[in-house]
Amino acid sequence: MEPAEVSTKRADAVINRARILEVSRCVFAECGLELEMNEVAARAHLGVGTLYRHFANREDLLRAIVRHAVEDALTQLRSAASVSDDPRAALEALVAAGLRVHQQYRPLFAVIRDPRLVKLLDPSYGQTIRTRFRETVREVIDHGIQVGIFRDDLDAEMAVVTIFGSFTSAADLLGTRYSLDELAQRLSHLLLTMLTRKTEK
Amino acid sequence: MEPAEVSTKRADAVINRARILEVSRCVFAECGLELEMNEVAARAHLGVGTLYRHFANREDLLRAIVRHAVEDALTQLRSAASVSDDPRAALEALVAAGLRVHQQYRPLFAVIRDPRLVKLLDPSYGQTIRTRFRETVREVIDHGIQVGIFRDDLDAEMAVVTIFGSFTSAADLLGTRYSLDELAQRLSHLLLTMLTRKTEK
Amino acid sequence: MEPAEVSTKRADAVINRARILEVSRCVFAECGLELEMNEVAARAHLGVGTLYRHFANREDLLRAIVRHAVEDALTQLRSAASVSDDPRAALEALVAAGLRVHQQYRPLFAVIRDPRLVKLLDPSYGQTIRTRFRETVREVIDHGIQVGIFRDDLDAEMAVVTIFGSFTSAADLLGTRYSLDELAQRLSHLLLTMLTRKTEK
Amino acid sequence: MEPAEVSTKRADAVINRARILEVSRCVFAECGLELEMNEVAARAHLGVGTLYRHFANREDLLRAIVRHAVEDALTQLRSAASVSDDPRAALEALVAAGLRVHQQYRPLFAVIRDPRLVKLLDPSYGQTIRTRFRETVREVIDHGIQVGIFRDDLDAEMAVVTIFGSFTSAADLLGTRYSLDELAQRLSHLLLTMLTRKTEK
DNA sequence: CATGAATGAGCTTTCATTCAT
DNA sequence: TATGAATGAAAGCTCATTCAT
Repeated sequence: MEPAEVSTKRADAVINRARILEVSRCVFAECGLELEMNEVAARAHLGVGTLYRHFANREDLLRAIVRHAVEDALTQLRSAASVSDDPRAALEALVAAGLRVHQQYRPLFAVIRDPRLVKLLDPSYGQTIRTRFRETVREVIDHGIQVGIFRDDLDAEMAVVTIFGSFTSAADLLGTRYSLDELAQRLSHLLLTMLTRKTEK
Repeated sequence: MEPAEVSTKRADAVINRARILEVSRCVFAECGLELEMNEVAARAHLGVGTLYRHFANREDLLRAIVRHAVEDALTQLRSAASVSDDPRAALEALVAAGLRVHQQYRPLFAVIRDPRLVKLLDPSYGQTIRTRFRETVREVIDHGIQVGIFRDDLDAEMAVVTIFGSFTSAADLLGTRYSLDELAQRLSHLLLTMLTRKTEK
Repeated sequence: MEPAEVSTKRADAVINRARILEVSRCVFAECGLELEMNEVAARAHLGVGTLYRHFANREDLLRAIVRHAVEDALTQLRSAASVSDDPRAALEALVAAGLRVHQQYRPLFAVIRDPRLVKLLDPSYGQTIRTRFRETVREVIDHGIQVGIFRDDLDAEMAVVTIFGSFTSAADLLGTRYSLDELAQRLSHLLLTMLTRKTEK
Repeated sequence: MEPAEVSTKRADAVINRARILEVSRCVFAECGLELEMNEVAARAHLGVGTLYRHFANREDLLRAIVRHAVEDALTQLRSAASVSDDPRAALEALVAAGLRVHQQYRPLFAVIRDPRLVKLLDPSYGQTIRTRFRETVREVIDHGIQVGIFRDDLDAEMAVVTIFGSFTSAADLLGTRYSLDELAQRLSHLLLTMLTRKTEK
């Protein structure tokens, strides 16, 4: 009852805000940090003033886009990591999710280290999300080592970082030559091979 | 007389061009794609007009900066890859070089996939350099497998990509917590561990 | 029923109008001509729409503020001027009132000749209030001369203007160094000294 | 010779800067603090960019206008004050100059206390010029009292302020009814009458 | 030929006013 | 009728590029 009350007149406003964010993500995908307020407004069929009613300024809007993407990416990775108790299956899911997320948010990852973007975000925010991203992979690796599936002679922290880098790198260096599924398949296989000892005959 | 004059002029021009490029790289390091023509000109102690004699427009200058960086990075990686016939030593050198290059051209790598930059470059150019970068690592891997040092059950192409990604990822996710040397040490060790079968027996 | 309803509505409207004017005066005191409709509405706990029901536009509201201030200032000056039959006492009261009014409506007096404000007001209105302001002082001067307290060799019209100017000028040039009471005291004394011949003999 | 050297290419720039200032003063006269950069540029037949080459921003330009006006006004008042050793003549000159200056810089005096303008200027600047303005009149008064021409029973500081206020007030309240010369004549006469004792038969 | 003053399109942001709810 | 979300014209400022000197 109560939440329904809150809407009344806000219905359009809520819809508009959603549309702005949606459009913004598209524009961001094309223009990156160059995103222009006029363009977002035009594509959302809204006046610029409306944009500024929902986001105090351009930076605020960019921050909202980044935050949304980061949260969504983390959610996808976490849910993939916990898809199975079997470290092998979990890693496979993680790789697939990693490639998918990377593809989905390519424009964001393309500028994630751009000084202009870094300046936009709380300095601690960067550290926090880096840690949170690492943790999604870390869990799987640690568990795999514990249960004896993955080699125990690995520098886990470094392994996590390497796996993470492989998502970006695979998508980036081979993304134009193979499908996402193929890449996921082959990358999973490679990582599993390297993370496990050679299965001695 | 005439040829002498011409060569004098050319000498000046060449020197100026070199200075512009050098200054541009510094400015790019600080500002990234936000690099401003006026600033480059001022720091090179030249009028903007002179800048435009050497580079028809801003995009041209950016392209030149990128090309230079790419060539230099490739050179460094290639020379590291051929530092030794021992695949292990070569990989170690490659990792060190990879991290170093990444550090050196951090601002460039930060925006290398930025839509604005991509639009600037010939689409085929991107493919070409991706291939060339991959090849630097590929050689070492293939050779290591051939001589039986690296596992032969690996998808070499994927391994290359993974190794490549680990440079960026290590610098990015752990660069604030460990020194470049430490990272190189640990990353080399991890990669060698994963690329070779367990040495037991 | 109907008349009651109408009067209820009118009562509301009257109250609202009063509140708007009151709030507007506060906002004007802070922002001067920079007064913003949204701010007035917000501080009056009304929607902007309601504001526009009472004042067709921003200029109307500003005009109302000015008119109110002018009427109030005139009232205060007039009542001071008629505080006593003794021209000396009347002048003292007038000086005190003049300084007080100036202080009270400082932001208004600060922009009373601003082209933006002048454009807002009927040109004849300016003439009218100038005359009315002059008259408040004029009465006192004329009476003082008549009854032989003030010198009879004065250009009364000019004296009025000089006295008037002294209010603004004293508040403006010395207002930061002396209290209002001190200023009133000294200004009254000066003016009385100058308006009367030396009292010797 | 040397100053000639400095020009070379600057000739137009110097001319342009002068034109900008000149035009700005006109625009300021019409619009006050509402002065618009586009309008100044257009009226100076220059691009906005050129404006911004000479004045970093709108506030800078406004400051330049104010400073120029203040310096000029002070110069005029000072030169009037020292036109003669006879305090009477000096006061007459001062009154004439005061009214003339007021007329000339009416738009500036109209907003001299506007919070927006105050914010623009160094807080100490306001105090400094107030003092410097007062001093122009003060000298004349003090000298007149010393040499026994002006009454010695006056609060000189207050008298100065009153005289100053009379300029503004006369121009403002009577400026539309009498000529500047008439006002100067009558105001001088009034002030001299009030500053001197009645010439006893 | 080098220079740097001039240019102006284009971007962000504000705010009086309107009008659907 | 009251509301406040939406509007968009308009203002300040930037910077790649041009061109007179």
